[in-house]
Amino acid sequence: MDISEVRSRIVATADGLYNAKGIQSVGMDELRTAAGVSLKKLYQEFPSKGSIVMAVLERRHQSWTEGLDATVRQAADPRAKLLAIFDYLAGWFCQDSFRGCGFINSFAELGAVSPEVAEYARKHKESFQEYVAALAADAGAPPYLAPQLAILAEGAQTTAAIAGTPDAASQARQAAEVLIAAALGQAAT
Amino acid sequence: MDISEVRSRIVATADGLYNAKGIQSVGMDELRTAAGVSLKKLYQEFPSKGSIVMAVLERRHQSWTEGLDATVRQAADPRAKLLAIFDYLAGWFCQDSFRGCGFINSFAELGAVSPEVAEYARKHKESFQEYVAALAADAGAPPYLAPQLAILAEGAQTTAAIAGTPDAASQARQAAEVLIAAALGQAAT
DNA sequence: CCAGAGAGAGAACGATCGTTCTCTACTTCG
DNA sequence: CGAAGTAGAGAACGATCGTTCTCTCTCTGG
Repeated sequence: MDISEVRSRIVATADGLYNAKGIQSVGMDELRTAAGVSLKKLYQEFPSKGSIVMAVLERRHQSWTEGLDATVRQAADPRAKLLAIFDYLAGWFCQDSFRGCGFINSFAELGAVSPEVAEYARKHKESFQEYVAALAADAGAPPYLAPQLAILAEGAQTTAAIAGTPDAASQARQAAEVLIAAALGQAAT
Repeated sequence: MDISEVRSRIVATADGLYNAKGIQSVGMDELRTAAGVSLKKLYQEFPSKGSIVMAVLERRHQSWTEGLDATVRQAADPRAKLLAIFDYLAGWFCQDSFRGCGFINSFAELGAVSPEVAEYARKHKESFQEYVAALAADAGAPPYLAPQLAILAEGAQTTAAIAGTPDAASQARQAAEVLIAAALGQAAT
């Protein structure tokens, strides 16, 4: 068995459990059982629970970035790429496992007590802002559009999570269409 | 000392502590000390920590509803009332104690493990949606506008909390202006 | 003045959690 | 075959948390 195979299985299992029940509600023993790993090997791979949490955040960041970009790349023109963000959200919201943005949840749970988690959440959201900004720039939009679309995406995530319905994705998408049209129209003027 | 005076002091103290450090990070002993109440009296007023959490959520809902409505009422016309939502957010984001929406945070922390908290968060957000819908209806806007503005408000809250800056309030306000203008323009057509 | 009820302070208790230690069994190499 | 190192399973440990209990002091009513 590969040395990093057990490591990634631990992180994947922790990701699922933390997402489903919250980080603080999942003990090391539950994680150990679910991952099928001995407690000794668990602490051999990770020095503490906090390091597992950080590894889970890294995994989530990578998963989000890759999944989003895969959907965006399928869109033809720059305007469609901006809207594809909300198509990606729509697909995510419909999954049974969806329980809101993992970074917002981690920040809410541990941000006040763990500077590492707060900082990672901040950087994740910052990277999303930059990603949207690059797409908006490709579309020839003025710089104020990207933060507006990012706020729509964030709001859709929390609304869908708490309401328990995926409606927010299409609502945010329609709002994005209006904002994009207005920004591009004004830029053309 | 009034019987409900100690009760409201406990809830107010718990609100501040839970907001600053997260619910699970604040023990009953810390709350007892901060509120200046004996442990016996604490459990005399509330049967459990969970009931204190629910009382804090009620307090937050009332505070949010009253504060928002006070700002909205000062606005002259229906369109200004819709935009006043984001002025209220701007004032909130600038407070040192701001750490994101307390309902989103509670939901992230306990929603998966406490159906009561999840349900209360859902109802709070639902009531906000209805509040915005009433304002939008007064402005003569089509029904799709209110969810769009609500999503903007939610997104501004999480963005401001995680980024640590109040910029999202004005960005969301400008987006709201565009969405309102588009919705009212289309309704007039 | 005294008996008794009530309140405050904190010790105590059971449960849980993160982390470490111990014991056993298996594998592997000479 | 035998010895040694390793891995697994779970007991153990210290800390913390929610909750309850106990002890002491005070205040009140007669």
